[in-house]
Amino acid sequence: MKSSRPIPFQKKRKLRASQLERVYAALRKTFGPQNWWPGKTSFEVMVGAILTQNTAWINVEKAIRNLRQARKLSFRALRRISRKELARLIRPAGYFNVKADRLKCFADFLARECRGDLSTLKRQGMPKLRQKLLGVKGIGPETADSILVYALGKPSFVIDAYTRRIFSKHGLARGSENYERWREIFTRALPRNLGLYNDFHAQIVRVGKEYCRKIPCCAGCPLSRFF
DNA sequence: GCCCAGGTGGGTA
DNA sequence: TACCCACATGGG
Repeated sequence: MKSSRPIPFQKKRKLRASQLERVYAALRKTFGPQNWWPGKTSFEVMVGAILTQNTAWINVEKAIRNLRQARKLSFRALRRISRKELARLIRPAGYFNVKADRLKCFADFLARECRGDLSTLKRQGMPKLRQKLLGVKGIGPETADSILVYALGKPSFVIDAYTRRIFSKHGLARGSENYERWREIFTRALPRNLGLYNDFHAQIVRVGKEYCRKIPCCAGCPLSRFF
């Protein structure tokens, strides 16, 4: 007969950077490949990366739909459209004045850098290309890394709110680290591989949406066995 | 009605 | 450097 002794208190284990590949494997096994980014073309991915700043993806989809219906989802159209009209079309994504300005700045950058020819941009190397993107007004580190991985095919790990929330909660970092420090933790622990960077971030968003919106979470979470 | 969502830039101490 | 705040819509 089993003893009815109370279960002893277990100190929460800290996740180590060296476990990150196993964390990824567990997520991948649970959810399958995520096939990111949700976008038809590289250009659409880049527009989406700017529109999704601090915004639910469902609202971004509405804005992108508006752009597509108005035939403004191209480099040339983005160069020609007025800020006012652009803001009207992307209104559902929120911060529409700010984002209209950011999209125009980005279009200016593409014109300067490659005349809108993304294949030219894709030939540029890292980390110089990342530095150039960070120099564009309205493109911070997360947006730059999203563009690099999902639109330009460059291995640059993306850190977002889900990554910080999930991994600081489980002790990989304190949570107060800046973006570059977070990125360094993942980059050092993982092999430099575009496919891995692409899908790992997508998996983090997936598990974050399904299990980590509320704190405490983890009931049924595929990551719970690591902690 | 309130909170949050795949951030960023500018101002201030 | 480290905080604080504005920017805004739409869903739960």
